[in-house]
Amino acid sequence: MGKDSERTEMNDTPNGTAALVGDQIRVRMAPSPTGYLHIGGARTALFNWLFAKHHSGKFILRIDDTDMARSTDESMHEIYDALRWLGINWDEHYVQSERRSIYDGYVEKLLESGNAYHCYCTPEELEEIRTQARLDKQTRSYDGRCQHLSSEAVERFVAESRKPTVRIKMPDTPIRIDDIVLGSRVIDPATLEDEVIVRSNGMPNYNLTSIIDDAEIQITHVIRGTEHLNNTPKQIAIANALGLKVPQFAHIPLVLDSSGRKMSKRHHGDLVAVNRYREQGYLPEAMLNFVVRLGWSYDDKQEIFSLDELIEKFDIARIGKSGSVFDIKKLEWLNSHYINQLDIAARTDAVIPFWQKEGLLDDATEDRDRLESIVEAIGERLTTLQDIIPQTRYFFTNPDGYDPKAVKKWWGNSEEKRGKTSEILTTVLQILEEIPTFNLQTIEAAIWKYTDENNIKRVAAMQALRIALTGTSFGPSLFDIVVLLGRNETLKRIPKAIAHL
RNA sequence: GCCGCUAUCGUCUAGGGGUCAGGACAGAUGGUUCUCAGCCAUCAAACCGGGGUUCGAAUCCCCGUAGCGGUACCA
Repeated sequence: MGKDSERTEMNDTPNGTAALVGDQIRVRMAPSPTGYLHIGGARTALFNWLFAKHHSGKFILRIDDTDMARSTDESMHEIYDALRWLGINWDEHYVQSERRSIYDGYVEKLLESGNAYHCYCTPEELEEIRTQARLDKQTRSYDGRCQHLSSEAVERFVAESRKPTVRIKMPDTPIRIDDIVLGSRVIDPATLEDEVIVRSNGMPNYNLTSIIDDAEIQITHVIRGTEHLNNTPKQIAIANALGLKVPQFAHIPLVLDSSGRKMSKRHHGDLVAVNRYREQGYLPEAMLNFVVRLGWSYDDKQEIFSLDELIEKFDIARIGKSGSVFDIKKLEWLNSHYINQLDIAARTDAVIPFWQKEGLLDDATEDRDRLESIVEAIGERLTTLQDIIPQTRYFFTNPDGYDPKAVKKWWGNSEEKRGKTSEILTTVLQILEEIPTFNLQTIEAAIWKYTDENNIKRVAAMQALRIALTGTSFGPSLFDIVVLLGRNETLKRIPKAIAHL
């Protein structure tokens, strides 16, 4: 995707000049750049992308940045970055703030045809109208009062230098929505109010720009979260008033937290940020596989899907209607699966940045073979790449302490037991000092000869030694550790542990 | 308040007029190993409630209930 996205970032994709497309499927993802890409956004992007890929259509990225106050460039680039990391590439790219004149033209049309009108109500007045409507148990709050303003009233407002908004006049006939996921329904126009489509500062609003662009860019299917369900009739009304073609809609259920609420930046912070998972050492394959199964399934057996399989098997009709809870345990399972899928070389590559970030590895000076051996020794013990740190720290630095729980259990908490442990470690030290060839086989043979002949439980000796060497009670085969540490380092660490006893 | 959406194990889901309601994650137990992880085996765990329709309802219909979403000059 490299080249394409370079162009994209430089913004030289011609805006508003989409080529003619016939009946090719065209979908879009339209994030507003007000923060990082979040889990739900990633899933929306993926569903759109898969739908496009499955049908050999186009996936379009559109930045909905009409809220100038909240949109930032930084956020826009974070979204590009996260999408790229996931491997979701786009065929076309648009930025709404650069398309202002297009929207202005349509607003002009709406005003001329009488389908929209100026509203001079102040935010305070609107607030009042709202509370009153609520008190009266009304379905709508704004009553369309500015539609019939006398010219004197308008003059007065202008004299007060009130800047009007533009409102769309809602139709009085029912609006039908045929939703691919939710089915068909008819919306009673009495529930629709005349929405603001242009702010008093002249900037058009989401409901206007979104549906205009969908038509302009020739989007065939709008796949988005159900939080937009209530916007759909409004957008259809705008499109109808403008004579624009309406895309097909598919509203996908929300991603929920463990208590069943919508996952949002506001309430969950960076727990929903795709980047956070990247930084913690989740693989894009795992994220994709995880997120696609939230609300979608292929059959009753398959959980693991490669991207190619997903493209082949994705079927929008199989998206469920109810929200799905984000379960980190499932993500972790998938992530460890994909990590284990990596061969040792690739896994080592993946893990090196984490060692470096932790300061355990300076640069590439470290012996590559040793790094790979370490990774190999760790085996299937990584849930995230980040786990490489607690799992391997002792290979790079002296243990800076001994895990108290482990010490209590395996070194013992009585004078007598500690003495015994000390004895064992001293003997092991001696064995390792004197062993002629220092390798896995010789060490294993020598230590087991010692434990078995002296009636010492293997586990007791091994765990005592493990703690001495690593500070912890878990990890790979101890003989692997000893060999990887090397004779010198091993012989240095054992006396330290004995002294600590 | 109003408008709307949804409802199968704790979670993701399969199924969808007659099934022992299936799988996966998580959980529990046992086995294996120097520990942990893993692996193997086993276990536990669900059709929101009430009415219809029907020989038969988790499945179709209605009514509740609950949860969620929206209710901005945000998207």
